[in-house]
Amino acid sequence: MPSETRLDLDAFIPYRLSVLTNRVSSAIARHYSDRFDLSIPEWRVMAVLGQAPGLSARDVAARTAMDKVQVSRAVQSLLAAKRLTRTAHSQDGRVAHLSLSAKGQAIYNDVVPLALGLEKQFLSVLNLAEQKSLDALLSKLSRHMDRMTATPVADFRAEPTAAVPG
Amino acid sequence: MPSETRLDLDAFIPYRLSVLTNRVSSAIARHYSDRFDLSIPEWRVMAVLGQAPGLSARDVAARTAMDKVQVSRAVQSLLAAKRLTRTAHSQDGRVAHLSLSAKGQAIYNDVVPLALGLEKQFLSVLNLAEQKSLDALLSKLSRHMDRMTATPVADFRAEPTAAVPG
DNA sequence: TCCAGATAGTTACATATGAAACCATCTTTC
DNA sequence: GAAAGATGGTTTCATATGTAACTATCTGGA
Repeated sequence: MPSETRLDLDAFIPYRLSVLTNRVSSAIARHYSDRFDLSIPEWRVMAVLGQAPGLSARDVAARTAMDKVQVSRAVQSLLAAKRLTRTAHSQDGRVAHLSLSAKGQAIYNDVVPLALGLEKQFLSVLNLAEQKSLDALLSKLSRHMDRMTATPVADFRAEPTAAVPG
Repeated sequence: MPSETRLDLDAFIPYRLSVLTNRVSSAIARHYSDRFDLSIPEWRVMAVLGQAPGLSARDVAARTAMDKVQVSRAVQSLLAAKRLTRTAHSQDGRVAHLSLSAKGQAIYNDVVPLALGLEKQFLSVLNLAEQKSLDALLSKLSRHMDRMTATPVADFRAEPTAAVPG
């Protein structure tokens, strides 16, 4: 049995990322979901449209890494709650422009400071240099994942060297 | 309208964490789920039991940050596939000890190098110092989240200062 | 000893999710 | 300008998931 056939979950980066992210996301969601009756996908759509009004559903999906079904459903419930407006594209009958309604904008204005406050609290354990470092690492890794998933990956196997020291 | 009521998703750390993590997790899952007919929760249970045989379902839940229902379901399907063994606790009738069966161990031995290889590829974009830095940041943030979620959080609002510079 | 919680684990139900099929519109090509 | 495909968006269906209720066992106090 080869010695590299050992997996220490506490040292396995994808696993640690996942646990951390789930805790952060649900901690944040807990704060706005009850208060504003807003699901995570719904909030994501609103967040994007708050920043860039008039996008199509497709654009929203592209920006959030959500799939189009998820966006479609979130948009529908937001429209039903009159938190969004939808207007037809002048040229293309398939496309509709989405924006926050006044009601949606009001919610957005409430949630944004809440989200930023929670982010701040989350990051408060890091000093400024560490925050910059985290920022840079996330950027690098995200770009790397873009490239990795763009091209289908071969059957990689671990080499004896550990990826990350304790 | 206060000026801090602006949210740039591309600079919002929880959001970036979430997108990155989802991409990483599903990239890894894609590699073992088809090949070994293994869901993410199932693999997590196996990973923990491979490392620490004889744990109870409750212990597994505690270690993976999964909830007990999720663990229960994963354990059931793994037992049905004869990938785990379950033995009664000698003292406590409620508790059962779980371990990988020979079949389970064989799968574990196949998946572990695959997972480690993918982790290595994922981290390959970082140099050693950056990998250490990532490791340390994840530890710090995780410990911080532990403390944050332990005590119920007050209603934090953002201060004018941005949390993380570009 | 007996009763009132705790705790391990399962079941049930309602909701969320993803993949694939689908509809409508647009574009390209001949 | 008609047919073949591409694209935006929705619906369908099967599965995954979380919450809450439930069963069974254990523990501690009167």
